[in-house]
Amino acid sequence: MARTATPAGDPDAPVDTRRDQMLDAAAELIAERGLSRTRIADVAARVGTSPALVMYYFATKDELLIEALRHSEAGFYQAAEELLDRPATLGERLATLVDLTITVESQGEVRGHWGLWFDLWAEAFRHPEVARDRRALDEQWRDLVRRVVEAGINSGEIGEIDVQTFAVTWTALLDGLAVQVALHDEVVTPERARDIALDFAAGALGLA
Amino acid sequence: MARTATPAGDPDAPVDTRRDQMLDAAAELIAERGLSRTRIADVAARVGTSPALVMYYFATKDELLIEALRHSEAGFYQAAEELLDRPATLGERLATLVDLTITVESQGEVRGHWGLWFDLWAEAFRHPEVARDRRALDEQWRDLVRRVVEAGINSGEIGEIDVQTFAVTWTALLDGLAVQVALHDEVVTPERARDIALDFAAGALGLA
DNA sequence: CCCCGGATTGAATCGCCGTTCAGTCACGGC
DNA sequence: GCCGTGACTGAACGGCGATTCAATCCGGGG
Repeated sequence: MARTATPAGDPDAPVDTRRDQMLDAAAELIAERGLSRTRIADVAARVGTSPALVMYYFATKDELLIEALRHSEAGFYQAAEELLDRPATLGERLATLVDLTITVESQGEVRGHWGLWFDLWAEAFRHPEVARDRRALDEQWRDLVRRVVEAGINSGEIGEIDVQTFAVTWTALLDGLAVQVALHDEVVTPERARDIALDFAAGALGLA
Repeated sequence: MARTATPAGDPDAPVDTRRDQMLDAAAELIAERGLSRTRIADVAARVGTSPALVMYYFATKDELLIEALRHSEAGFYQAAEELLDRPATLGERLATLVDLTITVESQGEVRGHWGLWFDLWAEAFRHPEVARDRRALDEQWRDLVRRVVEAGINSGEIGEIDVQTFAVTWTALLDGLAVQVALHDEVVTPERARDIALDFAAGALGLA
């Protein structure tokens, strides 16, 4: 029945398979219009084929959409990891994390992925399976923060602190700020959000 | 929680018009299933009538849903205002605000309104009109926080501080924490979220 | 009593998708 | 060349749900 499995044969060769194109297209569309308003026909159109082919690759619409969410978020974290791989000071890394989170929509590659998060949250709120995924994603994100901070501790840039509490608090703060920015709150401009996030981090970590 | 149609008039029901019943029902349903999965027929059923009557009161489905969102959130803020009306120390009031925000689902009157927020955010992200509403709501919320803090300053409980920045930061933090709690993140338990929120406030405000 | 208008309804209508199906098409292997 | 198979398609099919409509129902004012 299921054709869900990825092309098991080729070990890391063909990256831009039809399936992936569809996942990308779906992710874009979800970000733009939202989960519920994303039709199979739209995805098909964006990839330049017929709805039937989409069904050929994904058993059901839900499967496509959910997998698109996963796909997209995974890409986000991968990008984040790469950005943090290069050497930098703790301060620079924190700034990178902030900029990654508080993205003013549109701009380049890291598309308006906040549209995705909103829908992901709404979905996770009622579907345990999605909720599980989301939790894993967030844990991954907190882990990133933790590692960055620990690196700072080990390098002597800052003293010992409760890394876990900092991670939980700071990521929550970032989420909250990002929501406001994504929703164009006049009071919470991107710059202001950035300042707040960095100030808090500096204060909590005891940075210059 | 409303149940079957109460035939005769409630003794003290002020304005429990059909319209309001529908708005309440719609809000409940949205919280439970989400905007997109809330059908007119569902609302009708919950109020104990036919879909046609719903159309009689609301020109279109969207109108009903959007208005239901407004209706519900307005109720929330009103409840908040009332809670803060009674005399209390700054610390107690802050705790009240936290508890109002970080509600473990179900619980009494202020039902799982987080389901509503997620959908509201998602909707606001793409519809300017809804976004405007939402901004107003949040400004109202920040204002509440501001007034509470200012009361604390005036009463001498704490010293002067940048009230606006505190409000922006703290509400963002609350939102972020509430998201995690609403989504049952294992790392961010309700108690932990509460502690974090109150600790931050205490620190930022210079409270005991 | 009768009439009027608002409230209410059951039964259509109708458009919009998701999904299915019965095939083509292209191509590599034989 | 022929076959098999997997990619791909156009054209249905079917159901779900919003919206419409022509009636009823009912209470109150005249």
